[in-house]
Amino acid sequence: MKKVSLKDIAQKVGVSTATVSYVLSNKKCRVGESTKQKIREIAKELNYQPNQIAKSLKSGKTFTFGLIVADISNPFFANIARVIEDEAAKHDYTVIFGSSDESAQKSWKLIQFLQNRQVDGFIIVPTENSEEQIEYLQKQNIPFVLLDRYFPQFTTNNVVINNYGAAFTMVSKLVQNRESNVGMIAYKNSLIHMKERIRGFEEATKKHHRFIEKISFAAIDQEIETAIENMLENKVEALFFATNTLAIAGLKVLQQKQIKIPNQLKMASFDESEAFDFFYSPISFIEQPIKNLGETAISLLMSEINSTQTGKTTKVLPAKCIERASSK
Amino acid sequence: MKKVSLKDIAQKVGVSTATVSYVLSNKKCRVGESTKQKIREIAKELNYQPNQIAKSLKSGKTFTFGLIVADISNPFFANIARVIEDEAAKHDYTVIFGSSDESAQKSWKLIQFLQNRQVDGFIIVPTENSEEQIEYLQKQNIPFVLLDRYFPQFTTNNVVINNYGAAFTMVSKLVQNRESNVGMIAYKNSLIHMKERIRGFEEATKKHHRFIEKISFAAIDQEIETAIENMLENKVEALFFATNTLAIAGLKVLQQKQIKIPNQLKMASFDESEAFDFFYSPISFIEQPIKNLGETAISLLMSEINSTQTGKTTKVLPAKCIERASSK
DNA sequence: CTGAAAGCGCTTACAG
DNA sequence: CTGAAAGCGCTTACAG
Repeated sequence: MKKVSLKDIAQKVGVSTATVSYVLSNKKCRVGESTKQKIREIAKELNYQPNQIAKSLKSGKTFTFGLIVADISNPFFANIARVIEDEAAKHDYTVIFGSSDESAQKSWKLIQFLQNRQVDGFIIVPTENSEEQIEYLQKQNIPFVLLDRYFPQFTTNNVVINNYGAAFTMVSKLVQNRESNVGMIAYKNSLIHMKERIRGFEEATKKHHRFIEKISFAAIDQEIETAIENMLENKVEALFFATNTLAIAGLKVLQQKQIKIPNQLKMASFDESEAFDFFYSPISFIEQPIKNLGETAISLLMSEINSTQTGKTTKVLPAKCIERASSK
Repeated sequence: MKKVSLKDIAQKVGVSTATVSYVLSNKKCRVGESTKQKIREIAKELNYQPNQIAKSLKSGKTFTFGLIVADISNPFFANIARVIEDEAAKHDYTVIFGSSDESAQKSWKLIQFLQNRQVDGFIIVPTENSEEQIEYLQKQNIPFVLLDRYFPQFTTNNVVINNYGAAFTMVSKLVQNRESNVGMIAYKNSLIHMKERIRGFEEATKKHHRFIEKISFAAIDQEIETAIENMLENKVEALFFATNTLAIAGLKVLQQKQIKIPNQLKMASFDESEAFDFFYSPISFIEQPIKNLGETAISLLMSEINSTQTGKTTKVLPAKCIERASSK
């Protein structure tokens, strides 16, 4: 069954494709009512589906966004993706996604891939060392919004949270009983969001003995064990994890080593995880406003695309500290 | 900065767009070496990016798949999506995704949306009452693969697991100590995967007093509490959850009611969840072969698209029961 | 009120 | 070895 095109309808009705196009796209009514009726009827009968590709070629718009996240299988990004999907749909946009695995190279490839597919705009969780990609997009005048992280040296649309503030507040609460040795496990990553989380930790632990371990994203499982062991050796009494992935990996090691939380070690994490609720000692975490993040990103992107804004905007959303009373 | 097209290169080099097209797409070398060189050089210099939309219009291929899952923010589907993304990329395909929320109506809308965008094929986790959508795709001759569930009355490409077998094995283990009252919490859903899970449960509990509660997907939080209360009232000693989402929701209620697992109630679940590892009593679950599911789906879809297979294939993959020794 | 024609950016069969 | 031309399925300015 071949796809039916405007031409098929035009032939059947006995008018030009132009007329059909006008009617079906509801342009100013330059067409007689009876012709209109007939065209609509036949279109329905043949189950006409406009070819969006042809439309796109003509209009230069694809009504498609490219979404580049670090890893779609990470719950944080999967949840963001869901919000973005729903918001995009409200504007009749579809979303093509890709995972960068925090690799600038993969991110480059994705951007080119998606650009060739003529996406109307990007929402990007940028990786380390992807500055030239951002400059490229700027030069190409392609609308985009950076999410979760950004590069302070560039003027771009950014949607982020107050990483410093959230980390500071959470860690302050974590160490309020004045544990003397405190630790943080972070990613080996120079991006602003990580730096800010670390800065928040440091600011909140000025009077403590601090230990910071940095793990590389590509080798979490191998490196986290050593990191935890170092923490234990240093008699760390309170431990802050920079992301949920790190916290989960860390918890597994701690569990294996039969460290009692919070008796032997207090802990808190950035980002949430379903697992935190079910741990024998509920774990405090920083809740990111995922819905708000996604909505804001799409809203910025839409105004960029429709040129309803001039200049770029950075939105900093608040994050919430969810404190859990440790049972026992 | 306008996008550069074949024409721009052609003009700059002083040849026709046809020649440029031939060179850049590496067609049989009908072009002189020196011209070739020059064209490649200029293309690079101008950073030529082929317009995939124009290519698609000509070729009728978009190198894009449509992926329709129940909910991309559900870890099971997010993980599947990741595998599918990677596999698709190996064939130079991109993935557009959409979430149906188990609603046939949303699924319809997504299919039309994606069809208009001329996706080359679909991977679909079908919803209840979506039979006509499947028939529609068949009639349109659009390549597609059903994932996770399927309709036995249709001859389609299906990639599923042995739901009956996995449920039977797991429940058999769960009730081996001959608890007399056993329960299952499932979705109110007539799809084959759910039926098969229930059938597995029933087959394994022939000699028990059985209680089955069915929850509607759209109102889990409201209905799960009553369901659990009914189970407790019926003095159920072992409880099987049909999915991880149900298990997590159920666990929350059980925790709230301070029911001790497994002392007061033994439990097991279909699908995994990070939370299961961290619960004070590690929870047994059925692990789906997610990587294999995604790979198989793409592989089937690719052979359908390339017409390297005639007829349709149903792949049934094995699932694994992960048993956890309950710590006390 | 309606049609013929050009054009979006490619590819490719055809002609030279 | 290379160019002119048609065509993929639309839209829209132009002409009648």
